[in-house]
Amino acid sequence: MKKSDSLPVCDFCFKYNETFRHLTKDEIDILSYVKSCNNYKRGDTVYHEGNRTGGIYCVSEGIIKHYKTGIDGKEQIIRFSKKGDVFGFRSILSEEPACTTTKVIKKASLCYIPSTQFLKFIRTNTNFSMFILKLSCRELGDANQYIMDIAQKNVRERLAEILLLLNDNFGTDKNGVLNISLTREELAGIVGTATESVIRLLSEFKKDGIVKLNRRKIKLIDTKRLKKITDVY
Amino acid sequence: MKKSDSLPVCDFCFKYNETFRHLTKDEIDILSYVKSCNNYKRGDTVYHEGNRTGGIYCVSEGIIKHYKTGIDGKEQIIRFSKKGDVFGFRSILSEEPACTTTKVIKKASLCYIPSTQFLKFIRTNTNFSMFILKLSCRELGDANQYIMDIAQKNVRERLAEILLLLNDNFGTDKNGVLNISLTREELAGIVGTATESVIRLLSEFKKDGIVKLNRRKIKLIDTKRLKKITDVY
DNA sequence: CGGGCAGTTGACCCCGCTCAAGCGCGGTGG
DNA sequence: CCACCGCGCTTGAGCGGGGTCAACTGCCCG
Repeated sequence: MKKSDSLPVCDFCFKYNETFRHLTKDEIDILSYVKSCNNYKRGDTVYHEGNRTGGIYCVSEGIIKHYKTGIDGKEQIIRFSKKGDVFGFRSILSEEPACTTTKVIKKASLCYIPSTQFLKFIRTNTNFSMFILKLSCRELGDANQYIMDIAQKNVRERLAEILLLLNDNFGTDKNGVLNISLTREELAGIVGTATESVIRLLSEFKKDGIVKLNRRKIKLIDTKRLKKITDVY
Repeated sequence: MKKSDSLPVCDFCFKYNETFRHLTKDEIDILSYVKSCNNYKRGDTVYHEGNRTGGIYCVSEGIIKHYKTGIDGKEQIIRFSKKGDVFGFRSILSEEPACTTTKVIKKASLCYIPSTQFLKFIRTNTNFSMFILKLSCRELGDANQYIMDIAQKNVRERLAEILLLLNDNFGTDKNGVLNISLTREELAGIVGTATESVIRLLSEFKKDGIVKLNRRKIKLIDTKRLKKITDVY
């Protein structure tokens, strides 16, 4: 039985994923031989910060959070990965241990590619390495932006920004509800604040008719007003 | 007259700079043909955020700050570059405008390499591109760490951390004074706080015998105590 | 029906920002 | 050489954003 029969979803990576479009036909063949796919449920840990990982991952389905553990075990969420994203290459390429813990937010299937093979591709395929280079430089730009926001904006402004960002990244279902379900604590972990502050501000937004709330379902009503809140300067 | 006679300092890049050690002899020859060197004094701007840059820079002497301009024009300093560092490749490789403004802190000589040539090297020399890849991934790790610090540590803890970081990066002169001279405002721009807060905390550190202050000269007396202050968790 | 956890709300208070005034050093011009 | 000016630095007062703690609610699940 071929692997692709048991886990057909994994074909996604090679056919449609933007990253692997830069590989040649032969390289794709090698890849499908060495890769391994796995399903994960919400809460599963892919890897822990401080560990060596030995490979990179590609998301064929689901949502992943990357966070650092801080004071009192408080999670600081750095970013998310979703369908089509690759992650885990940072520590491989910088030759450092993983700098974030990676957990599943929405049940996922991930493909794993051993670093030896990944590095071979990087070394031999210029288009592929250029793409990864571009990716890491984009992420660096995002991180720089985030440093400024967190240093200079207040919690209200940052929360509004995060809501818009989640909207851009994950979109909404047919009812206009954000396609990502986060606990208030996780939201606080992105914004960089206390859970209670997120709750208070969300219900303030609700009162002002900017969002609708139903447990973890968040619907953005007035994105223009959210934009006005973040962009105060 | 050869270029190296008028600006001999520029030989540094090719002979000793870690980045360019990955180029071949032939490539170095090309490089010395296309590069151009310039001297800058404190306060000079190398490029502005939002602009296209057209090339990368290598520091043969001096110190450079990279910052984003935020609310009310408040500078958020993201990082520094010093002798031997290259910068400006992020925006070239991500194909975005510069995300930071780059200014001279301590008078500098910089070599400029047009992006066309830089990209050729990246495309044709695997060792070189691997090195740049590693560099950007390291920077990304640093940025992630900084996000967590700024989100979770208080100003006192962050200031202590920055002092130690400046000590690691720039060292001290024979009197133990930090080899980088920053205004209180610039320090505040790194820590992500108000100038007055930096001043108050510095004089508190002084009172406790942790640092000695003489205008912009900062001498770290008790680095262990600084470490203890940052590492509270 | 009860236990547990996420979510919510209120009270309190402290960190750190802002505003304002004063200080000191270095540069400039008379 | 001194007087003046201005910028960077310092200090104090005041206050508000947001963190912490505690109590309560509501939903889910066994």
